[in-house]
Amino acid sequence: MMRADARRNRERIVASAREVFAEQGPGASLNQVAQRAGVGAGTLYRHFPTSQDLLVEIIKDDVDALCARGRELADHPSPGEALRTWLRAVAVHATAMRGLVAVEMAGAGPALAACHDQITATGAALLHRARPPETASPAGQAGAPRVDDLLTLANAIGWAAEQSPGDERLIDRLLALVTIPGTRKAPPPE
Amino acid sequence: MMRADARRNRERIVASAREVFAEQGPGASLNQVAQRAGVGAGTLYRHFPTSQDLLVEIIKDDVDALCARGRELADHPSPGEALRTWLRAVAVHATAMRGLVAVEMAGAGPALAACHDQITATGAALLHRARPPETASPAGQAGAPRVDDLLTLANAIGWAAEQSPGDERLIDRLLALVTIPGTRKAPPPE
DNA sequence: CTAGGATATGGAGAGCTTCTCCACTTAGCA
DNA sequence: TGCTAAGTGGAGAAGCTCTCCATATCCTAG
Repeated sequence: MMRADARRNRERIVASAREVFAEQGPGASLNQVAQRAGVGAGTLYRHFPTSQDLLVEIIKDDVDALCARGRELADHPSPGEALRTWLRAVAVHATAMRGLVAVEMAGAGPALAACHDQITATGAALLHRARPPETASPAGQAGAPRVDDLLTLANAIGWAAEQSPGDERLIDRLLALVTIPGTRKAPPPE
Repeated sequence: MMRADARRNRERIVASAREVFAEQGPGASLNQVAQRAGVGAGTLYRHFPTSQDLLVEIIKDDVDALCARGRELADHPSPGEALRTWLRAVAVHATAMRGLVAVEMAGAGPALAACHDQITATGAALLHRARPPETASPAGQAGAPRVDDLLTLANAIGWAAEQSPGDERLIDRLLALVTIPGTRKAPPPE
């Protein structure tokens, strides 16, 4: 069991980290996070030995939200559109999290494995509905894409959007270039 | 005119930078670059005030190579395939350059503008051949994509590949998901 | 061939950063 | 109310980026 004050500090750190990253982007210093949280550097590192651990904590809620959104979309009348909408949400999330996606994607740490699995499962469900695996492929039709590839692409697009802030429609334009074999093509943005 | 010794040092720095970045990735310290080049930190910063300037120097050759490849492909019997092949080359280049693409893409510095223009022009030529702008769009057919978007997507894919070293075919799989309106779909990788 | 001025150098140092360590404080049980 | 295990904070080591300028080096004009 964690001591009450320790838990309090942990939460303060996460809150500060969220703020600082949002303000200053991924390059923000952990020093500052600690300072804003009103704790010493040692305390920060005690709670989050790797900066990745801190990132995971921050991302977790978003991942949950993303998966919830995925569940909602499971009832959408057009499965193809549902999948596409969800991928867009993934890309947007990636953009909002700024540089953090890099870590998220690499899946480097075991801490992230859970997040990764959760998202993959959600994506798999949507893809399955949009394009049942048993669909007989018409000649020349590409096979079903891997869920991971779709997610990777969505993240990559989010990353790109992050690099060009100010171009609001970039995500939509890039996503429009993506075709998910077996589903209808995306409508041109607007 | 630059003094002979200055030129020599400049070249040593670029050579070292190439090595160090290749070995240690984009996070490598400029200190190390200077040290390996056998020059002081001051000399490094004198030649390359911004670390971006150094990056540009490193990337320049690759950009030239990429454009040369583009010119070769201009004669390719299948314009669509030519464009696709070239985009792949762009993505591979992005991967090889590791984190450097981020900078390259953002186009943040004026120094990079030249590179950016050069690549864009090459891409535009290939796209133009693959999909003449005056083509009457069949109903529901999306309009021609922006060259920038294609390049951005190629870079994003390169970035993704960079995050998952070891997955050799990732670039091909992701690229296969990209459809360039007006050209034939990519063949499934292998 | 040399002297002088313009040019280029390197490394000390300022001010960051990340991360470690441990003497000290404090929560919470008995 | 103690006592003790758990938790803390900030000094400090090591490394980074970037600046500054006394010093060394080039190269040209005489």
